[in-house]
Amino acid sequence: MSRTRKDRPGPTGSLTMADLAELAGVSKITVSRALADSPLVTPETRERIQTLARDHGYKLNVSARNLRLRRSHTVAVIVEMKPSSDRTMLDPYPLTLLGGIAQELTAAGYSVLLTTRQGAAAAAVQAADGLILLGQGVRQDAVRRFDKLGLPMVVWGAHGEEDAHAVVGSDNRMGGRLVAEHFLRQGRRHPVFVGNPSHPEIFERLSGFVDTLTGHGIKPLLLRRDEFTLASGIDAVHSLATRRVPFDALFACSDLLAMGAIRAVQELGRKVPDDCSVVGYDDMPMAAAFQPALSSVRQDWQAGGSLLAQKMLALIAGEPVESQVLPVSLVARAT
Amino acid sequence: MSRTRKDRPGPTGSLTMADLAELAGVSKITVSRALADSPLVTPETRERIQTLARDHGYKLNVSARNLRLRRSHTVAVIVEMKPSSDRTMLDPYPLTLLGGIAQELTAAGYSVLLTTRQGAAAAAVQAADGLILLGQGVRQDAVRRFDKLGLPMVVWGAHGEEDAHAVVGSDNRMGGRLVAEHFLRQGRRHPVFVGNPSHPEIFERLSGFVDTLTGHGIKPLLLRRDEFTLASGIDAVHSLATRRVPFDALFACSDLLAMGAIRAVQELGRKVPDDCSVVGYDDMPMAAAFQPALSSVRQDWQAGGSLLAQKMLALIAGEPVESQVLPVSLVARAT
DNA sequence: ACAGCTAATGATATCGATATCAAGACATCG
DNA sequence: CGATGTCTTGATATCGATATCATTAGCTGT
Repeated sequence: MSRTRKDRPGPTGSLTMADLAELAGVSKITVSRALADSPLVTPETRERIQTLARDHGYKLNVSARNLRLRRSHTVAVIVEMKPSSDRTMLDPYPLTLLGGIAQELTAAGYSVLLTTRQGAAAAAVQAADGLILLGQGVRQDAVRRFDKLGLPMVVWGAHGEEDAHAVVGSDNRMGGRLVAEHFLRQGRRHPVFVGNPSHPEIFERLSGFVDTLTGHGIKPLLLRRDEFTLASGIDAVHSLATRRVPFDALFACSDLLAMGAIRAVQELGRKVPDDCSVVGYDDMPMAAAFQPALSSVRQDWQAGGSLLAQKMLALIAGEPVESQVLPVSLVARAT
Repeated sequence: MSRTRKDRPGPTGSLTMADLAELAGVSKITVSRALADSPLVTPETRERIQTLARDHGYKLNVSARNLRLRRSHTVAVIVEMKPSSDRTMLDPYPLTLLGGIAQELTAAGYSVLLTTRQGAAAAAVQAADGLILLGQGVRQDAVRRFDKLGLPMVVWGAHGEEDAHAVVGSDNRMGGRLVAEHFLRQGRRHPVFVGNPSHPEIFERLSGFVDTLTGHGIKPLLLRRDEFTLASGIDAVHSLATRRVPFDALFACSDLLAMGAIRAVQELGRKVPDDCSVVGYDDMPMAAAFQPALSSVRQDWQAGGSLLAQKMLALIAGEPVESQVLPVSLVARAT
């Protein structure tokens, strides 16, 4: 009872409902009802108890409530994060996705528990009411791992043949196709794809790109780059130049890569887009202000985040949920 | 007992320790110890129970454990998010800060609970072991509000005279001063500050900027812009032009603003940096690839996030913690 | 005046895990 | 051989909130 408070003086209030009940001269269940605005309790005692709670700085013990109610009003978001390199988590774009999720979920009164795949922290995930997975992992390993928890789950990524779960993602194949058609319209003959196709989503872009081009008798080159940085884009073009590979069109799977590539092309004394067309991906805000204005495939991360959250809420509510592909669009600018 | 499982068939495993105990023919406390790798239990029974748990897909009830242990191994991160505009939370940079926090905390086995100030979700914050506040809010209201919870707390933002809590933030005043000195060296006479000084951090930049310039007999102009976008930067310069205000140097408090401003200045037929110098803030990756290469004040969001997390862990461990100011640097490029 | 009803409150059990203290089995030692 | 000690396991209480069922007080209707 009050001994508890004496033993562990706690910052301000280690008050429990039992303590409040004693103070108010009622039973703890009445306190519980009063604080929950239950109509079962007289308005005047309700008011009295609520005032008492405020004055004494009473704090609900959320763990206890969650235990009793068997729910946490919390959704876990698991981001991909390689053990060695911590780059992925810090990339701005997955974080934007997270922003959309957080906005939607908090609006619905849910909290977002942010974790990675590694470590002991993953244990906390089990407390969540649902799981949102950002990135499927190599060969769906991440999906399978968390599947065993038996929680409602929604995944961001590429759509597979037979997904056990609702998957939300952009239409990456279409993204590749749009760029291919763009290059075809311009009459380009030696297109190059720059990026890392071991990510399922990027692989989709690549295959949409390649399929469309080969359908027109053109065989694009794949230039594999793991990093999505300016430097990597510059390096990619240098590599083409030193190998004396002919190229007149570049499809980079991020805007930063594209911008780096453009700078490198210009340094070689060639003109963009006259000598070489370049298209990026994501259409980040400054793509429009880049000189020359960067063409890019736009995918709406924030809408994706909202959608993921909405589907999760539906799943928690017991409603059926289906996978969904978000359209992308090519924003053709100068390059 | 097993009735429980029958009543609520639960996805896969609503197994409790009591159920496992029955299966293994031991008591539940033994199960608890076995799963915790306690040396109090025979290696062979430990192994037996762990295998059993795996096979039956046993899942620890985190709420129950948290209740008993009076800790959650969770840190709440509260981001500023205005009721009307939800822009702030979705900006990539605060999210990068979050990335740094998450990386550090998950490495230490803690989870990150992401919430906003609004709504019922804020209740869940009470379950956390500590609080990280991103942004102090207008006149410290956010700080005061969460202060009452009596949890360990660290705040990101501007440093006040008498902070009750540890505050971590960039040296915004120095940021302003560095830009002012840069302009002074170039002999600029009509500098303009573009941004929204009602954010405490931006107010600091402004005052560092103004103080330094007035110390040299130059009175800068404040051009208030609430949005941090390209369009807003363009609009700001248009506004200067139509009002026929003379200006030969712009200090924009975000890189996007700066880039927009540069484009607008160029459209007016004036040259950057010859006719007008421009400095941005944050030094985003593509600042270097912008044409002309953008000068910018660099602040290390990710390091800030790590630092916040480290201080939080120290606080939770009961160690004293002090406020800290992170240095910023001016990256002078073409503009 | 008394059965029958509603309104307000309370007693108790429960959610699932763990700390504390107790107890049984077995070995060692004087 | 009995006493003491170690090793392993168990019974019980506890964390704080809430669901369920019971209870009391006050009221109405005939």
